[in-house]
Amino acid sequence: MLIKSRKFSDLKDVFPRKFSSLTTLCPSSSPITKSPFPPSRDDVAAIADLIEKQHWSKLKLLHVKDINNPNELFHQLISSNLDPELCLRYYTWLIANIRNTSLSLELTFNLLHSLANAKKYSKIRSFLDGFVKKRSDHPIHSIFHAISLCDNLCVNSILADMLVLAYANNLRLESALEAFKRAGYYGYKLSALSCKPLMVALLNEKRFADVEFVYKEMIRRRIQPNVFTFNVVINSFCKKGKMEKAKDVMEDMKVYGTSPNVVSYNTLIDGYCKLGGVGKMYKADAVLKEMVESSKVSPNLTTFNILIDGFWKDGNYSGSMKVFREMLEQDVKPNVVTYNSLINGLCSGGKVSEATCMHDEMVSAGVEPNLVTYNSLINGFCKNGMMKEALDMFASLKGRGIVPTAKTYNMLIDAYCKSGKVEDGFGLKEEMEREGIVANVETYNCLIGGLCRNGNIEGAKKLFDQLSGKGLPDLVTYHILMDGYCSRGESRKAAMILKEGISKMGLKPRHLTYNILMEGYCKEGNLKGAANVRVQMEKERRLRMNVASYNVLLQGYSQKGKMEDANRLLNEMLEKGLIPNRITYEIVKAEMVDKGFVPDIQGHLFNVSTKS
DNA sequence: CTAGGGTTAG
Repeated sequence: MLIKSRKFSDLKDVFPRKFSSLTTLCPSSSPITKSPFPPSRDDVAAIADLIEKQHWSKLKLLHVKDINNPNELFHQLISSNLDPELCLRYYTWLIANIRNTSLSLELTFNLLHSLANAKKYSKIRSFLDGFVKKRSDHPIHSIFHAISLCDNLCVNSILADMLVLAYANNLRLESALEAFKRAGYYGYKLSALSCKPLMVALLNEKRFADVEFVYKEMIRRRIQPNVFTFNVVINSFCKKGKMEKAKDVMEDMKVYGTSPNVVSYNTLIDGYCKLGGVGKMYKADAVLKEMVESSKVSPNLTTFNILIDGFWKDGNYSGSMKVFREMLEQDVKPNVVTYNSLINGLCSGGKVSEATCMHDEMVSAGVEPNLVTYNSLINGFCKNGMMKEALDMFASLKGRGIVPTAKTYNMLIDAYCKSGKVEDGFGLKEEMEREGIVANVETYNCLIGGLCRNGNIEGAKKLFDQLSGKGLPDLVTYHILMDGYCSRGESRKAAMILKEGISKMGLKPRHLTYNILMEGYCKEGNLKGAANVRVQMEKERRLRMNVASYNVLLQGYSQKGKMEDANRLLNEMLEKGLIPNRITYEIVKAEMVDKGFVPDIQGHLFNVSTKS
């Protein structure tokens, strides 16, 4: 089918010269002469023949010597009922082999229209994929204009749909969204096939509002969503913590003739598990009940894994075990994720030996431990002062051919440093580098912290200076080093280092940064110094005093017996509406209440939470 | 389309 293109309406003006005879196409039989255009029907056929037989060298010669406007020739080829696949092959060859060839958007989409008419959809898909990868300089509106030059709405919709898909697959989200919008303006109907990858890509970038926009547009434009698209939208709302909206989508599904499946329910249950606050597991449980009883959807391995992880993270390990037993009863086989969650729960609860048992249990159940398993166990051992066990686990990980990561090493290095064995920490760092694993800023932070704790601030500073050369130190590095100086009574030095970091590294200090300094000055009894830090923090960085900052100053003033100042600070903090925490109360109680400076006002003033 | 882990400062 021929596609009308305005640009080529008057070909006579474009091709002033006459094309030569067929013989020019065959360099072996006669020498090539500069040939005029346009090509005759026979010439086009001859070129088509060359393309079909893949006589690329002859074509190349022709292009170099005779053809000075590939756009025009290409237009002729497309218009000559030549098989669109051959045109595509020629197009691809042309772009790759003839220097400075750029075929116009109009021609490009002319070709795609022919391909679409021939229903060569997979060819279009891969073409567009390459198109958005390489030729990224075309504005979307031009592309849509090129699409619109054909008046077959159905074909245009297919092209627009595949374009959106190509952008989404290549994570060019702005372009994908713009194409999605323009398709709407042009009245092209997209499909769930391209909307789903678009929403998935948006969700991966946490662009929840955009996911919602696409979803609403789909409904408005009457693009029929399927279970998968609905599930992505549900997931998006869940990840944003908007559980009510997620449930609304579950209802939408029913309106559109689909029902929630096990993935929909799992997503919703996981949403509740990851929600903060009390009673979330109760809600997760309620969804489970609804799923099983009302919707007759059976929980699967993922359902159980979500719940097991949810319960221990809610501080309810026995809840996890209950779910675990339940899944065994229902003959759902636990996998490595199941065991890793259980092991993690045990490790974080300090029950390291039980975690080891669970590891043995998983092995005897025929489930292979993976890096996650080992890292959890190693971390558990490290945090509980069981260095030997941690190293044993590390050895068996390597023995099984699992490649540790920098984080695996960092846990061990940190454990060494925290137990005063900084040298061993450095030894491990060398080992990791020998194995080709790059020591990262966290590695150095552990080591610098270890040196500071060992009183080797000079060594720490030296290592820090090496990092500065590489632009590696981050805010945490500064905190560690500053803390090191402060605890030696050298808060001024710490302040100097911070100042340098701000000006040379573009460091962005936070409350903690200044709190470290204020605490340092307070401990030196230099309340003026501490007050200056506060001024600096509020003026230069526009950070307002938070509860932690007040706690530092309260401690400093009250310990120096400056009770009036301490009292003033306390009132100031309360007037600002800041809610004192447990640490505040402990300071006030020990320094002010017990010494008779203020009455014990815990009852009505302090909202003392059990967490710090 | 849904599930798991790990490092530094606090």
